[in-house]
Amino acid sequence: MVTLRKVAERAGVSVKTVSRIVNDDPLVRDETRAAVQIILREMNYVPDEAARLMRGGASNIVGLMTDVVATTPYSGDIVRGVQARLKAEGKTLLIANTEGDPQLEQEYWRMFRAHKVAGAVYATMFHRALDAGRPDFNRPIVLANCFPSEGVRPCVLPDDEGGGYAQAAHLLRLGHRRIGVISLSPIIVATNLRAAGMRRAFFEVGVTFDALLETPGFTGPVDDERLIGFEVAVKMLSARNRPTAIICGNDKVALQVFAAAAHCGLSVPDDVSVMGFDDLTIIAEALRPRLTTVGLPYFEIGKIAADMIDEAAEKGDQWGPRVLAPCPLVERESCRSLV
Amino acid sequence: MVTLRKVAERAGVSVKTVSRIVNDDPLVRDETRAAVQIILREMNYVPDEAARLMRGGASNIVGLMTDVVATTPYSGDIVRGVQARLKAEGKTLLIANTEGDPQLEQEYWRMFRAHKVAGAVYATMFHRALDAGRPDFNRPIVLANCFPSEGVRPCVLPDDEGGGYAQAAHLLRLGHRRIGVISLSPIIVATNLRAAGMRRAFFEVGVTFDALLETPGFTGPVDDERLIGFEVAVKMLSARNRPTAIICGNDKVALQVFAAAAHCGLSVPDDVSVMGFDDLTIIAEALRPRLTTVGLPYFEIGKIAADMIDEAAEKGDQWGPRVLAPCPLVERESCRSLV
DNA sequence: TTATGCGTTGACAACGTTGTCATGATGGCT
DNA sequence: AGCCATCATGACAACGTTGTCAACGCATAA
Repeated sequence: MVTLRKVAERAGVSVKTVSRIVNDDPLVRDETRAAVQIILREMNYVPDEAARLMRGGASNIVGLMTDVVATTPYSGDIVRGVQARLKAEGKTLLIANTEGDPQLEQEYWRMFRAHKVAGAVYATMFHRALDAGRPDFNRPIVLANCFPSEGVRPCVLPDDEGGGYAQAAHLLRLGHRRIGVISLSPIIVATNLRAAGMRRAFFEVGVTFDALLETPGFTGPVDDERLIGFEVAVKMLSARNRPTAIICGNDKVALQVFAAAAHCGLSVPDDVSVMGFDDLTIIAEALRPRLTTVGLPYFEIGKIAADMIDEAAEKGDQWGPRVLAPCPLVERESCRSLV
Repeated sequence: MVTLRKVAERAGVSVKTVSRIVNDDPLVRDETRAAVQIILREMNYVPDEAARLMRGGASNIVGLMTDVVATTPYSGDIVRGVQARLKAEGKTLLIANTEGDPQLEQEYWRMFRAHKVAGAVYATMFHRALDAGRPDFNRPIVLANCFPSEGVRPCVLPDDEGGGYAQAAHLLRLGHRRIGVISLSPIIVATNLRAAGMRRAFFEVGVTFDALLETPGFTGPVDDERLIGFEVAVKMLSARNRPTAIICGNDKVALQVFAAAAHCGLSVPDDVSVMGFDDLTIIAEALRPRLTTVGLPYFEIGKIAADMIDEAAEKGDQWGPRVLAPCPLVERESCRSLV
C-alpha cells in the first residue's frame, strides 16, 4: 500500500508536507509541491479514507435505506437521482435493502453508524406513511416517497394531488365530460390524493364528478394485489352510456384498458381516450397510439432528497418540511379532443 | 462517540478485554463477558469500521460499478441480486454510476481503493463486450452481463443462445413452421446469439429457417435507437403468406406486435402467436392474453457475480470463467398450439 | 546590528481498534 | 512444596492521517 510515509521518504520531505500537498494546502513552496506531485502520480498514491475518518468527522458516503428496491420498475430512479446529486459533491452511495424486515433495518442502521455515513435517505417504493421509529442513527435522515407517520422529518413526495388534477384537467380541457376512473387500491395514499386533485379540476370547470365511474383496478392486499383493470374497463366500455375517456391509476392499467378497448372493438383514441400515470416509457412509448400520461418524478425526488441532507444537517432535528415534486403531464396521442 | 475505552472504563476492565468480547473471543471468563455485554448494550456501542480497517485488510463493502443503472427497467435487478447475496455475508454495497464516462469511472475506482472495498462487480445494462482496460484497482472484479473484450476476467452472462433456442423450440413444439422474428438491433451481441439458438432449434426438427422472416425491430445507433416493431409487424401480418407466430427481441416489441395485430384485425393467439423476451412482468402480466416470454435472469446474474468475488479473490488473476445464467421459458397464453 | 514577522517545514500526538507479548492467577502434577 | 500448563487479563504498539505547535531561514524594519 502506498502511504504518505513512503511518498515522503521517496521525496525526501516530511509526511506532513506530503499531506499538505495532497489536501491542497497553499502553505507549501511551489517548487516542493511540483516535485512531490510528480512522485505522488508515479506511485499512484490514494489517500486511505479509513485513516482520514478515524480522525473524526463523517465519511463522504451517504446511505440509502429502501424497503424494496425496484419492485416497481423505474422506482430505481430514486437511486439514480440520489446518485446524480451526490456525484456533484464527490460522494458515494451505500445502499441497504431492508425488504421490509425491521430487524434487518436495525442492523443496517448500525452499519451506517459504523461507517460514519454523512446522512441517509430513506426511500420507499410506494408513496406512503412511514413509521420510522427512532432509528439508532445520529445523523440526518431524509425521507423520499414517504412521510413520517409521527414526529418531524424532512421528506420529499410526489405531488399526487397535482398529478390527479393534471389528469382530469387535461381531459376536461379537451372537452370530455363523462370520464371513467380506474384507480389504484383505495388503501394507497396516492389514490385519495389524486382523487382530490381530480375533484378540484372538475369543480373548477363546474362539472359534477360522477363517483360511480370510479372503480379500483386492483383487488386484494397491497403486497399481493390482483390486477383487474381489463375486466373493469370491459365493463365500463360495454355500458350503454360509456365514458369518452378513462383515467388510469398507472400505465399498467392503461395497457389493460387498451387491451379492453381492442376486445370491445373500440379504437383509442377515436372511440375512447386513455390517460395513464407513471410515465413508464417502456409502456407509454411502445403503445400505439403512444400513451398520454402523467410522470412520477422519481429521479427528481432522489435528487431533492440528496440535496436536503446537507440542509438537514444544518437545521437540526426539528426541521421537517414536506417538499412536493411536481407530476408533469406528458402529452402523446392517446387522448383526443372532442371540441 | 462510544468507544471501547469508554465502555472499558465504565466496566472497570481493560480496552482489550472489551475488544475480545465484541469479537467473540472465547478467551474471556463468562462472568466478565456477561457483565461487559450488559454495559455494551446499555451504551449502545458500535465498533468503528474505520479504525478496524486501518489495521489493514479489506472492508466489508463491495463496490458495484455500472454504466447506466436502470435504463432498462428491471436491470436494477442485478443490483438487487448482488445485494441479496451480500446480505448473507453481512456485507454492503457501494454503488457507482459511471454514465459511460471513463474519467468518472477512473475516479470511482480510486474511491473504491480509498475505501478498501473487498471487491467489485462491474455490471452493464446490455449484454456486451467490455473494454475494462486495467483499472486502478487491486482487488477482484467480476463482470456481470458483460465479458472482457480482451484479457481474462470472471464474468456472468445471460445464456442468450439458450434463450433464442427456447423461444424457437417452444413454437416449433406447438406446431408452428412459418415463424417471423422481430429482433433487436443487429449490432447487439444478444441478437446473434439468440439467432444461433433459433437456428439450432430449427435444425433439430429439420425445418429450414427462412432468414427473410427475420427483421430488426429497431433502427439507428444503440444509444439512440428507434422502435419500429409496430411497422414491421404490420407489414409481416399483412403479407399474403403471413407467419403463424412471431418471436420478438423483447417484451416491448411484443407489446407493439399486439398493437399491430389489433390494427390488422387479428387476434392473439388465435390468428397469430406472440413470443417475447425479458419477462418484464409489468408488460407480460398486464397484456391480455398474458405474454409467453423468456426471462432475462438479472437477479440471478447479480447473485452469481457476488458469489464469484470471493472465489476470484482465492483463484487469482488468471481465473476467468464465463458462467451462463439460463433464460427460462415463461409460458402464459399468447402462443397457441397448432396441433 | 538586532528584533520582528512571514513563509516554509517538520516532530509529535491523537483518532479507535486489534495483534503481540507479558503478567498474574489458578489448579493439577510430581 | 515446587513446578508447569492453562486461563484470564492488561500494557503497548501499530495502522495512516491530520491538527497543533515549534523551529527554521530569510527579509524587512528599527
